[in-house]
Amino acid sequence: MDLRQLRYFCAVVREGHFGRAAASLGIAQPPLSRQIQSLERRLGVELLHRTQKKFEVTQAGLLLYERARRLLDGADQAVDDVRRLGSGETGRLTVGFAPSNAFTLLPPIVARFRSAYPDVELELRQLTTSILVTSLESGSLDVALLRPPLSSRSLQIVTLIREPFLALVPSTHRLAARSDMQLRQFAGEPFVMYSRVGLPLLHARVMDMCRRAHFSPHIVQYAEQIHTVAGFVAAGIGVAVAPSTVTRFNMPGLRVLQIAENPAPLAMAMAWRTGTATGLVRNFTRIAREATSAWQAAQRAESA
Amino acid sequence: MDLRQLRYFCAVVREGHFGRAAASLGIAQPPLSRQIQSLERRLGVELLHRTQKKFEVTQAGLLLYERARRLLDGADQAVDDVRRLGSGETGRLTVGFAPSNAFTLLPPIVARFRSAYPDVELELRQLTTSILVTSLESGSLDVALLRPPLSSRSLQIVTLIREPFLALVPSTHRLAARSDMQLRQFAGEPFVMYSRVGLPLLHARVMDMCRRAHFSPHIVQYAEQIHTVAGFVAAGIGVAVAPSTVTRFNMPGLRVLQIAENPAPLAMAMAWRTGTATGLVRNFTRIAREATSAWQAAQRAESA
DNA sequence: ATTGTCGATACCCGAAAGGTATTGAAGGCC
DNA sequence: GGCCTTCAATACCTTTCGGGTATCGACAAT
Repeated sequence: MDLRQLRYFCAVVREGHFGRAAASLGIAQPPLSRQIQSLERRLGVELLHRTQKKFEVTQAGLLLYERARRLLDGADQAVDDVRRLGSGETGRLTVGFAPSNAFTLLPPIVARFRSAYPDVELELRQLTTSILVTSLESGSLDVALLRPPLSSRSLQIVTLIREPFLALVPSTHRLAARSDMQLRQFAGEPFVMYSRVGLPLLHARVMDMCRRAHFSPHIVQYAEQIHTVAGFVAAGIGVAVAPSTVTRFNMPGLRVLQIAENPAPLAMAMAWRTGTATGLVRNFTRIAREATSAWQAAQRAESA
Repeated sequence: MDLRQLRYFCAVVREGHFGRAAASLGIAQPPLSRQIQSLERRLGVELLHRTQKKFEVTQAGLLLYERARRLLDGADQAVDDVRRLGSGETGRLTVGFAPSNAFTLLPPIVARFRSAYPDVELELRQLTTSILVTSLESGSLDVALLRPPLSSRSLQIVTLIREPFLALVPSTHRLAARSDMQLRQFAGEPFVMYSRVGLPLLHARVMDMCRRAHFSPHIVQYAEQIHTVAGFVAAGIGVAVAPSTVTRFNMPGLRVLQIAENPAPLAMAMAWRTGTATGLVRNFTRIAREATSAWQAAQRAESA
């Protein structure tokens, strides 16, 4: 069976006239006549009963017309659906994210993606970074938001955002009037530190910074969340180091200083399996980049 | 959309291997590769993700595979159904018949047709000859069993059976010992005649025969059915003229004689609209001819 | 390192689809 | 009733496209 011939035949039946049908198909009349004849020969059935100059559709022709229309519609529908699935306008996308994103980058990204691709089923899973990586590699996740560094040859990584680390002191602190400081000036100071289990990456990064500055922080308080750390500092319990997100909190009693050593910023990245050229992932990563830019712009506008 | 490409694509997915798929399709591998590429280009979607030497079917490819299989099955089914309808193996056939057939030719024809074409919906309508003709012409009947003559340019007529007319006399009649007679010997004889309203054609035919033999029959009795006429003659009520079917009755007291004038036999014919080349009608007329021959053979065997 | 396997590419050929010009037949118009 | 129009079919040509053979390039197994 050839769909072209079915399309031609349907046009002839619909128009009731070879000339008009040919015009509507954008071809000349003779080839149309020939295609219909060929179709009849192949089926071995008279579809149009030619009765001097005019023709009438036979019973078999009518049956074929019905079936052909359904087939053509089905084919169009199939093409459309496959195109949409291929281009990532539809389908199912499983996104993993580290807990640190749950209240920051994830919401704007998801919101933007949902409005851009309402027909995509988006499944979100909050997981730890190590599980995110293995899930990506095994294919149970399509894309993930996590903190670098991560070493996997099979994954593609794009950094979305880099937050410089800042020093936090109470406004009553001796450094409160300055705009920057050296990290080693925190040696011996009462230090508010991130929980090793709740925020392992921040804990490790800050501990590492202190080590590089040749001191071990005098920890007086642990906290489970970044804004809790900021709160403790504002309350005068001690000093701390935090990613620049803290400037959003605008807490009274809190002073924020640049760190002269300029430690490597805290990055947030997006990862997916290399070779996953599926439109869904392509679209998601694009949207994520857009949403991140927009979110950063909004942040800047807010703090200004 | 091109069904050929869908068929090729399904083969590749099914076999999981271009070479084997090509073999199963009866083509070489290179054109198959090209057709798949062309399909992907047309859809703008990666259906098979080529990963060094091997490939895996993408989500879009899987969706297309499902849809394509349904489309191909649908197309095959449509072709089959149209072929069957066109060849008259299926469909609906409306057959009209004159009352005189109801108990003679019609049953064997219908029985034979039903067993040969069990999927054809057969609609039977008993009508008068004039209504049969107009119904055929208007298209509300596909084919009819009726008595000639009938004059219609648009109808095709085939005579199925010709029954010679015979003379009937009681076994006590002066002619009973003879094997033939001249119709005018019935002049003045008490005559059993067919009802003008119940059997108009037989009435007309016999009256005409008498007129041609230059006498007007002395009618003493009318009858509504052929076998009633035979019964009346057997009972000694009078003489009669009847089609040769009467020999089937084998009535005691009834003698059957050839008519020397050899009047035109009583024919039964089959008619359909010229140009109705539909397989249904073709098949029905063929079956009708076959059934008639078989029926006649059976008749001869019975009377012998 | 070598060979075999698999899909892709290059190039050629024949079939088939589309176009133009024309025919033949039927229907409409005066 | 003759003439013109209309419509599908036919004849013939051109171009496109599907299929075939030979070969490549890359990976895998030995």
